[in-house]
Amino acid sequence: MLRLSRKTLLALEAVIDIAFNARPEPVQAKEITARQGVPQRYLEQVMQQLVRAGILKGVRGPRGGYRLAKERRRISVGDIVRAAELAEDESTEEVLPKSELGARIVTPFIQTLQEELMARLEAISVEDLCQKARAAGVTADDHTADFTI
Amino acid sequence: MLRLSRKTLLALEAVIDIAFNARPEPVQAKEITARQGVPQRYLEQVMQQLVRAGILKGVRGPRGGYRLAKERRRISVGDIVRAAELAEDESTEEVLPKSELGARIVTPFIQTLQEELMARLEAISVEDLCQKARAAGVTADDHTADFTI
DNA sequence: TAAATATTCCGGCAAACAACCGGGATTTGT
DNA sequence: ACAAATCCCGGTTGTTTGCCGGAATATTTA
Repeated sequence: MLRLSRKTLLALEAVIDIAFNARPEPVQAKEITARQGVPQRYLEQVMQQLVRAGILKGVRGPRGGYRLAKERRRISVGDIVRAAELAEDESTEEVLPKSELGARIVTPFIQTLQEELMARLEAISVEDLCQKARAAGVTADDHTADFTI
Repeated sequence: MLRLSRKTLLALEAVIDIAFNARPEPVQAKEITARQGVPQRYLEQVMQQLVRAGILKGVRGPRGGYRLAKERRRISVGDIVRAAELAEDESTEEVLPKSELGARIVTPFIQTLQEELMARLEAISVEDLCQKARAAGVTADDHTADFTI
């Protein structure tokens, strides 16, 4: 019932990737596709949505790429999920049930659940996830390591 | 992000409808489609899944219909949701990310969320929702009332 | 016993959606 | 000027969702 689309997954991985592998220079979409193993043409669309949502900041031209638009701790998982699913369910006309039971009981119930979930997502920041990654011993993928034996 | 399919919504409404408008005789699919305003051919499929999941019990023949297979308090919302979404995501191979960040951080995180949500759904019974309906002043749709002026 | 009435089982189909690709336009560093 | 990156926009493909119809089965009733 908690179905995150591939796009949302991508958005999450991308932002965390950028946050975790942050350097002075911005991170390019190419690097992310290499690390995450996803079609880059699709990734770009997701990145675009994240930029428009004010989560990432795109840097054009050679040596360009993406960096976080604000501090890690100020970006919540909820922000990312909302940004990723914005294009999907816009113009999604809610099929509201006509029955009294549906309209006054199950719909509000679902609504409440949704709000609880969202609150849960807002409470977790990218910084939290990065710390968890560091604690789990995930290594930052410094691409200069590619030139060592 | 919490996307309940129309089928799941239908399943919820149907079970609560049956529980709330329970009489000695079973409730027919026809009545539910009338109250909920949904295509009955589609409703039947959902009912079928609920029967196979052991939530409803189908009674064939004239004067047939559906009734709950167990007590209201022993049927949780989680049971219903799981039954409705069973056919959907069977054979849905999880697209697991190849990156370390994806596999060790975001996937477990999502998993945890899912489990929390499910636990939340398991904790709420059909009886709870019926009580809420009664408290909200929802009237049981006794169809014998159709013959009064 | 026959007919009527309900669920049950089966296959299929069309619209909607998710995932993805391609052609450029735009910005920017060298 | 050129190359490298993001940005923008539209189209395509495959899967899923919602829904329909025919027929089989069980059960009540006349």
